[in-house]
Amino acid sequence: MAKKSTDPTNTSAAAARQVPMRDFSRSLPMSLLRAREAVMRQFRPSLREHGLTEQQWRILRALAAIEAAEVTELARTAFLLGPSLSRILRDLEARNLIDRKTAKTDQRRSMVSISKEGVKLMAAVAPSSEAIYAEITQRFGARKLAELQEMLGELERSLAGLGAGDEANAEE
Amino acid sequence: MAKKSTDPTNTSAAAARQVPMRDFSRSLPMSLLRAREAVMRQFRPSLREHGLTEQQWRILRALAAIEAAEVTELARTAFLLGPSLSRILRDLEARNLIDRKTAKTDQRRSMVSISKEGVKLMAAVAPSSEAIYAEITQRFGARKLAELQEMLGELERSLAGLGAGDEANAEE
DNA sequence: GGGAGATACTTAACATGTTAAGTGAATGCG
DNA sequence: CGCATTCACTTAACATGTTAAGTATCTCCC
Repeated sequence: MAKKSTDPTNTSAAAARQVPMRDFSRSLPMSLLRAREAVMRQFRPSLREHGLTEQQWRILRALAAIEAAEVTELARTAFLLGPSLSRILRDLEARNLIDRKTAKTDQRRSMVSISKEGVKLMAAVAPSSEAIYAEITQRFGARKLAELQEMLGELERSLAGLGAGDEANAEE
Repeated sequence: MAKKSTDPTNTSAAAARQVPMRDFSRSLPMSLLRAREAVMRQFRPSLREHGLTEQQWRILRALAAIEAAEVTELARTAFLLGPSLSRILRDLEARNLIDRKTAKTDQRRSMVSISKEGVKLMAAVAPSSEAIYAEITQRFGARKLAELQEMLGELERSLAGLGAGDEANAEE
């Protein structure tokens, strides 16, 4: 019961490597996950004090920036899936942080906007949020931060339209 | 009902900016989230075909690498919180993909290891997983990928020990 | 050696991620 | 016009993230 036979991960595709598959803790998804967690860990306590989750905060910020939007558009902006957004909007509406009304021209669409209360809440949260972001920027370095963001954007673009399956709406 | 009063986000901390708080879609957390999603989107279909979620796959990989581990250690390696890991291990054990046994010296600890079936499953998934990783590496560029990972690691390190609250177990 | 406190997990409760199905309202087209 | 499709969401169902409690063991120290 010592070694578990020869590494099952030593496939033809991985044969060029010396270790049994990328050290795993150094895989790209893990690196991204850990980096993001390190960042979010800074923000969560502050948000929590104001009774907001990360996603709820994303939605409020998105709404504050675009004045009013359809649910689908908001999902794209806040990078949330429809079902998640649906649930969250229901809660935010119950808390009177947002307003909704169905569009006049198309009863299927509903227009969402931030409410007065929502604006007040944002005003209460924004200062510490900005302070935290500033601290992160200072620690990591503004220049490097910009570089990092650029690379992340490149990565995203380089993978766009891979494994999509439906190439219908590729470029418009 | 036009503009929502003056930007509530225009706080002293943010006063230096021209826009009402960083464009939001360009915030660091969003960049990291989107980049990671772009990457994971490539892997999920393949994992799904084998009946595995991303997290389950992380656990199997971690176990394959370290032979056997306590739950806490595994949580650290696979970067999962205890409760999530607890649930997933219960399921993986029910599917006979892992083995567990309580440690002899300490009844609180349980040692987890990958089972023969688990190894077989890994062998089945690894090829396509490696192929996808290779494709990503090629698209983005191996050199840039290494740079990106380095920066992500730096970011993580630069934020380590910020907002922890309990500095007791800092280095040791 | 016995009880307070620390440990290693597990459960619980609530929120979101993810995929599939459902619903009601527009659209296109014969 | 009428009806099959498409659309914009919402529900449902299951898995994980996140924080707080709970449970069984262990450790330490008097």
